[in-house]
Amino acid sequence: MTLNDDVCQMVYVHQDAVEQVRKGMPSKETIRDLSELFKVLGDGSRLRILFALSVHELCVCDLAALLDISPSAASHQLRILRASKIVEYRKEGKNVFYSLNDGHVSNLIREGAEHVCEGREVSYDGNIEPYYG
Amino acid sequence: MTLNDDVCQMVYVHQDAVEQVRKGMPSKETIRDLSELFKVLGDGSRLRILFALSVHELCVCDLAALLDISPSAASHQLRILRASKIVEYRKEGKNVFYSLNDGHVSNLIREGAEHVCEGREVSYDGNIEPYYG
DNA sequence: ATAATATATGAACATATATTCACATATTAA
DNA sequence: TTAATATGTGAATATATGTTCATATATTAT
Repeated sequence: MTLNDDVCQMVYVHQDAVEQVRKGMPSKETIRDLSELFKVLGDGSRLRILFALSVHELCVCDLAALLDISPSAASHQLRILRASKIVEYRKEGKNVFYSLNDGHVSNLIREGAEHVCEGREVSYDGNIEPYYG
Repeated sequence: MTLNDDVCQMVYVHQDAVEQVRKGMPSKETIRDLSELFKVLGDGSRLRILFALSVHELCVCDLAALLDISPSAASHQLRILRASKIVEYRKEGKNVFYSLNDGHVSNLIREGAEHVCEGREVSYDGNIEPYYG
């Protein structure tokens, strides 16, 4: 298939740029995994869970109470975060304590927060030592 | 409202942790904006548009051809990216050229790509000089 | 054993989202 | 002007997603 075969007639104007871009494009797998990662981060409840866990490990019902959502809702979100390998957990009696898997996602969130908070007071205290399980 | 008032009875065990976490939680506005940012990044078509624009500015129909989507679909996604201030555009005759607004999002994507590509070959050549409009 | 508590799960519902299609707008050329 | 091209937009559809509810499982206490 050639580019712009039946869409744009002016392709020869931008063909060099398009070819340069084509070479730099990530694989389908990278796009798929990356969009899934951002999709997981693109939910307020999950983001708050991750901010919380970046400070201290917490059990499901503490998270539910902290975020003012039902334990069931928290569990559903934690399941998604587990499937994405973003959080890990340990069992202790009746409780299940969740924590961040590593610092990658924490960095992403902090960098994103800096972006959206530009020119605005940031209530998130980035000085707290990140917690990993 | 007190924490865990009718959900968990064992809250006193973890109350210190919960209180510590509460103080570090971002504001509602930060959570809302950040989740929206990640939501915008959580789509394969938009991610590919951003990867492409990080290499070179492109017009709508070049993007459509490159990504094998309709110009209409590309325009819809670009509208979302414009609304999020992630891309900007300049008009030149019948064409509208889009480019990245700044390096923040490019950094986010690169960092995310490194995360998902761990232990896998990365086809995206990060050495290409990023393009900003 | 039964009861109580913490967490997990499946179904159902409501909402959100991406794409397609048809059409509107804008710019240029003839 | 009209015709052609590039882009934008609104409606409609199909799919995806988050939450709630009911229920199941697991662990501890009695």
